[in-house]
Amino acid sequence: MEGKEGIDPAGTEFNSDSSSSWTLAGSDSVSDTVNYFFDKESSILSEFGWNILQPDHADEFERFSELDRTDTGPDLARNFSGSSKSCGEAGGRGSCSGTASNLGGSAEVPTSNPSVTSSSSEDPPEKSTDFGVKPPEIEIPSRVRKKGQKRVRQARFAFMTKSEVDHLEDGYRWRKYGQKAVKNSPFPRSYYRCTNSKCTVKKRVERSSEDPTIVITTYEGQHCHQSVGFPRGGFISHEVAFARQFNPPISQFYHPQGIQLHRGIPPAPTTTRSHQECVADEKKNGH
DNA sequence: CGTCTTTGACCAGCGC
DNA sequence: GCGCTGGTCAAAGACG
Repeated sequence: MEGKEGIDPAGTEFNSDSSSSWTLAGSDSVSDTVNYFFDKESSILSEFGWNILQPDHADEFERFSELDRTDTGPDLARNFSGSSKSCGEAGGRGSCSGTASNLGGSAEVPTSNPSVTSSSSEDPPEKSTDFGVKPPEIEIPSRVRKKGQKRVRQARFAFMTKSEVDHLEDGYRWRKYGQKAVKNSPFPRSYYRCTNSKCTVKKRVERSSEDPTIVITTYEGQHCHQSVGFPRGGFISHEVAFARQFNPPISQFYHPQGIQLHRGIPPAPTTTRSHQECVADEKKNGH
């Protein structure tokens, strides 16, 4: 880790030059659009992913990458890419070479990732030509979603936490909307959605099949509202503190080109709903 | 009564 | 096309 830092929403430095030693732990077995990084010091497993982009939107991605290069990200990305040797150790989730290269800070379009290519190279029957133009919108329910429209996956990150409790308090209110048995795991995976109707953030909670004492919490999306606080003593674990760095009420954006943090309005197309919109609603509703 | 959990059904994506 | 798997929906029930 070299001395590159980002800024957390509270304005304090998130210094990657700290004792944290991140290693690439694998990638998402389903989409391969997500990479996992494990910080031995904090026991935090971070999962960084990106939305599946349509090929004809590569120029948009380039634009974002250009923005990113002006920020603090690329150097941070290099730090991550240097650890790719550990790929597959924790879970062996598959093709890490391609995804690791994506983390190398280059402006390479993510379609270089084989699986991403496969899922995005097909010409969608109704290609979303509004990408980058139409305001982000609430995710279309699968039953309403027109055929050919793909699910938009938002940036995600995950924590591995040693805990007897499955659902860890993180300052937000969640509504459970599903539970599924997971292949190769005796433990089910629970699906939660933020109870704020304007907020599209979701999280998955599951226990590690390898170490049942470890709870893996995966967040997807960004909250656009304040948390409800910590009524029970106000304790905030370092996992939660970390979560807030990456998933704060205030707009912030990053993508796998380099785990970059952005202040201000995020590049809208990669979110299902703009923060401006969401925050505006919050104000209207008096929150 | 409002909120939340449970759970079976349904759908999309993917590999064969 | 079919089967598998992950993700989501929505009705029903539990709970405070």
